[in-house]
Amino acid sequence: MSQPTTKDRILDAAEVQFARDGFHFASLRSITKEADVNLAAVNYHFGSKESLLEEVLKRRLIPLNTIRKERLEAVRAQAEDEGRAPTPEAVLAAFIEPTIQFCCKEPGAENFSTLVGRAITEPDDTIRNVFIHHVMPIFLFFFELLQKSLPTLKADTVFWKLHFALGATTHTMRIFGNLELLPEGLNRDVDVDQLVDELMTFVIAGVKS
Amino acid sequence: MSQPTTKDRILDAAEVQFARDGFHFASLRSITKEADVNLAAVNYHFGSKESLLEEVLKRRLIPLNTIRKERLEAVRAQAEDEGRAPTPEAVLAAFIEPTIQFCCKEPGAENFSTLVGRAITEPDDTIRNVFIHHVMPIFLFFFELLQKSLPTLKADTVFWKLHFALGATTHTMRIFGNLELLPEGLNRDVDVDQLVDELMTFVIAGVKS
DNA sequence: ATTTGATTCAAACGTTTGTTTTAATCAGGC
DNA sequence: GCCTGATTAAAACAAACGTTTGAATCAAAT
Repeated sequence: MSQPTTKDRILDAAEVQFARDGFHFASLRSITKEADVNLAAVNYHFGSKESLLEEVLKRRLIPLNTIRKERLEAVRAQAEDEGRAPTPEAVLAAFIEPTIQFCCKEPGAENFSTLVGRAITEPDDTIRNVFIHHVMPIFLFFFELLQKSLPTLKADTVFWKLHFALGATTHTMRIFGNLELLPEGLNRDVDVDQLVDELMTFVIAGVKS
Repeated sequence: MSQPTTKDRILDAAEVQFARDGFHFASLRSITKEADVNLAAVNYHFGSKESLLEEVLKRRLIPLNTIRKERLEAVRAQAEDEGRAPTPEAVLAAFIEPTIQFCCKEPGAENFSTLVGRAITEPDDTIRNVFIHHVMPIFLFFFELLQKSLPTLKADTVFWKLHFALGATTHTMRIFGNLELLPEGLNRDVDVDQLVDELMTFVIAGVKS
């Protein structure tokens, strides 16, 4: 097979270093050195450092959102076919399961969870705007379905429960990507599927509480 | 009353700008201008920009940890007096309630939640080390008590449940500090005490699940 | 073989940053 | 009034950054 293109080599190196060092610490000099391309290649192919980050995020976000949307849509369709509201279990699973599995299992996407976990709190407008632009539509779809699955609750209550669940999810992804923080005596070989199960049990109980 | 000292004016301005713009975007020139002190005052009083951040974090973290430690210790002592294990409700409340209330109610601490929420994911070693150094002991105490309150569960399970709860908590603090992200039609005047109640109900149900 | 357009390269540019320096200023004790 | 140590002030420093430039190189089509 042929050598990856310059663009792809830059994207790969940038993803690793943005995740490891943060957007502002990861210099173009360091990224292009690791990618073994010329410094000017970033501005030639992407225009700017910020556009590069945008492409790094989009390369993972778009496929992930496709999966999440398909699963949410399937939950909506099946409930409609059976003439009932979707269950909170199905709605939560449709969003959370692919989120964690994508980040932990997709080859090369290990760093993506770190990147996403950080993008939410990022003060930089460019980063947050990319994130909001790509995540907000799927978030609203998620919110809408969860409201239907919990018809007795006020929208505000559902909103906060949803964020409690999202917070647990994203925080778990960050810890999973930083297992050196584990106290002694704990199992370092964490099984992703089992972790997802435990997380799902937790948030389902919380949402129904 | 007298004008705050140079050191305090720097700390106040730095806290605001570190939270608003992030550690690397907030320049010493901007901070010292807002504090109305000379640029060199930071290096004179604190030694470096990183040491300044350390002092900004410590100024809030130390009182907060004192409160959390007192409440956890009270839970431990009462359970021991009554010859029983502490309840998960009491343990979770002892940690989470002061955390949120401190950030939302302490005058001048509004920005602290943003700062803390970001410090967890910060790639910069200095920032993370300050945070880990000050938070790890109280975290381990929290972990130890929660294990006692859930004697039938494995340590690994308790650890992850604890992090699910912490993730929900810190994420809530971030959203609370960024209410402009709320979808339309939702109540923007969020009552902190009620939010803490809903969060506590959520994580207690999750931890017991 | 030549031309053409896209890509790569080395070098430099202009800006901003945290930090350091050196002198000026201030407050308190003798 | 003078001395002393602490603080403030203005200016300069050195390093790092993202970006731009213009020439060199390459691949494909004519």
